[in-house]
Amino acid sequence: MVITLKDVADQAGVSIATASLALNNSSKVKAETFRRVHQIAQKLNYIPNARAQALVKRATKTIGLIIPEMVNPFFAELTQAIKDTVIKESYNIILCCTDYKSEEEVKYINMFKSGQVDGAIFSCMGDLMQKNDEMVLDLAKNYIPVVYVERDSPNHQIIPIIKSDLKDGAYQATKYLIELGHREIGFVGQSSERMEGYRQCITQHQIALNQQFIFYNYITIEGGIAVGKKLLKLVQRPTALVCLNDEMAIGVIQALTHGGIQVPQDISIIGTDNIKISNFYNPPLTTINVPKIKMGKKAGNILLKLMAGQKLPVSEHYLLYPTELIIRQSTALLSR
Amino acid sequence: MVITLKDVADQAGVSIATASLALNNSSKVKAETFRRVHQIAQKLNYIPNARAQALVKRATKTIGLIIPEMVNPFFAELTQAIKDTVIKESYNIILCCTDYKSEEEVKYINMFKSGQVDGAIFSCMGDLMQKNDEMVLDLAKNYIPVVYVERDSPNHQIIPIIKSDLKDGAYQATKYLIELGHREIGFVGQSSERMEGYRQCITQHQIALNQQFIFYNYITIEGGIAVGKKLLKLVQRPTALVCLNDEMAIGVIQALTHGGIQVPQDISIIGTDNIKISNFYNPPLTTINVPKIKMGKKAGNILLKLMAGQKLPVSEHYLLYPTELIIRQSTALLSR
DNA sequence: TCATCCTTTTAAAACGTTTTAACTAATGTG
DNA sequence: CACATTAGTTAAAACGTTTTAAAAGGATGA
Repeated sequence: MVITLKDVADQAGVSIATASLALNNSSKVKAETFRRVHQIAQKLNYIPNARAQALVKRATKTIGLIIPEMVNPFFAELTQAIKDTVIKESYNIILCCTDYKSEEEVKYINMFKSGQVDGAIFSCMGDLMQKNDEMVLDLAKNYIPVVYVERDSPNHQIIPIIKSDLKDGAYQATKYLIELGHREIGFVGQSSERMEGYRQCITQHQIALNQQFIFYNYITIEGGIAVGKKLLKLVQRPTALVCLNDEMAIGVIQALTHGGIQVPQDISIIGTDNIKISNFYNPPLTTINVPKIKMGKKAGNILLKLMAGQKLPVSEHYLLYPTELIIRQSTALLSR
Repeated sequence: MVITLKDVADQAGVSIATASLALNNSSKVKAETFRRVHQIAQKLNYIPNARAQALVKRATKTIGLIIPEMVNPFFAELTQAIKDTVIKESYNIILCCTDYKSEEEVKYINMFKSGQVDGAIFSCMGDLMQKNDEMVLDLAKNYIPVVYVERDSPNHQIIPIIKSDLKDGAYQATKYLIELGHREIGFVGQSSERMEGYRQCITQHQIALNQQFIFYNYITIEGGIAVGKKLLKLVQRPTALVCLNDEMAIGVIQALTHGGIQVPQDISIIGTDNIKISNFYNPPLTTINVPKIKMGKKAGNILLKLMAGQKLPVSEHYLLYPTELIIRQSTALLSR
């Protein structure tokens, strides 16, 4: 039913070797033969078997992309950018969502080792997750090229890393809130690099770190809502919040608004990531932009290079992308 | 460097046939041999080569998923549901985003024909796109099982189809607006099944179809904003709108709010899809729920069945999932 | 006419598995 | 003891390509 190279060769009256050579545009075959083989292949609608090609070429023309979940605009946008880049070299993407579970990641690493993909991009996993760094390092050393995006690598020589300056982002956000007159500034998220930027900023501005104003939760809308509800019960509330991501910010705003507290009139809120919806939310979210598209493209391009067997210039082993404060309407001057 | 079956066989002192048999848990090998082979395999950290397995087994344990884009919560949620289903049988997903371009889809169809995937799920493509139905039919007839989701199939026997009742959804939405007292009801989107539900409902309720109140645009937030801006300029505005999806609804609301028109006080708006954010938007969106998760799971399960060589019961050739009106706060009684 | 050198073609090996059929050794049976 | 049966192992084929090395054919020149 499915046409194979043998069929083409038979009909063209040549050996499969010649047929293969012709179809791969070898200069060795006679013009006349070349023409005939191509014509027959076209007529029969011959499509080379990718599985056989993969075996002999030791490459599948696919890459693996590890992200925690798809239903998160940050990863969706990153994925899109990576896909747009690698498709130029005809690479396809195998989607590997871990649901924030280390064990899932391990399964995917083993799948990668089996030779299903020619390279892999690992994105961040949430800060509370157990890291599989040694396993990934083994993967990168002995199997396929690997690139990290927004995730720390134990060895930049082997696993290049593309990061955004989240610490500085949180610093900028906090600084802006301080400039707006806020002193009671909280942080919403998980323990992370971002929190460190927040911490540095307030201490530098002689504001004491108040553990009461630090709220841990899932980095989702639901997590934000949970934090918002907790805030409603508080006697003394912070006047401003820096959130780990835009989803949490939206959740917090939703819960607060529902409880009769206005944003930004009563409380200023800053998100992180600048996901698409944040610009169209009510109120439009002040947030920290992370150059997802740029980073995704860079990660894709670096992986393409590595898969092509090229060495990476030292300057590209660790790339830190600047983040940027985007001022919209979820923040306002402190009114007292 | 990479351990192969031959290495395991050599070290265990058996032939590769025996090694293979043992590792595939054949009952034919002696218990002692079985143990020895497994032990060596473990010690050497042997992982079977997926490319070789794919060739001989004529299967790659991957499926293709065709969607227009990732950066659209509807498809992200659908993707997640499909992935969660097929992963149970150890299938991975190759992500195929067409960017609403027919030519891209054609490329992916050819990739599928090359044997890179064992099955495929095709989702909708936007109503304005040229359809490749004949090509997909050929794919399904001669190559691999195919399932359609939210997309019309020319032959349900060969390509089963999972759909939601979008026409009824739009009907319900329009009916609800009429019940709220609205008579000047507009439709925002592309020409589609949904518009047909809207049309039927208003004519059934003796309301004349006003072409002025039908707004075509891209099915994105930006498309919605464009429509919103157009609405602002109108002398006589509709008092309610049914939107093709939630993104458009959000765009419309954003533009109108910006222009000083309140939702739902001045105008009622209903979306479609019930994407996650719609519940957390300000105002929370009244919308038509489409059971994405259920549909994705069903599509995954049907494809698994087909790939396992099972026949599909006739009752599952065409599945229409009911849609449901979710009343939130973007709609209100007509105030006159 | 024969050696030499291209050009073109092809047989065969390789990729790393699974699977079939054949083989060997051991066991059971009349 | 001869024969059939069973258990366990393995050689070899198969999957469908690409690639290498060898072969074949043709032209050139001495």
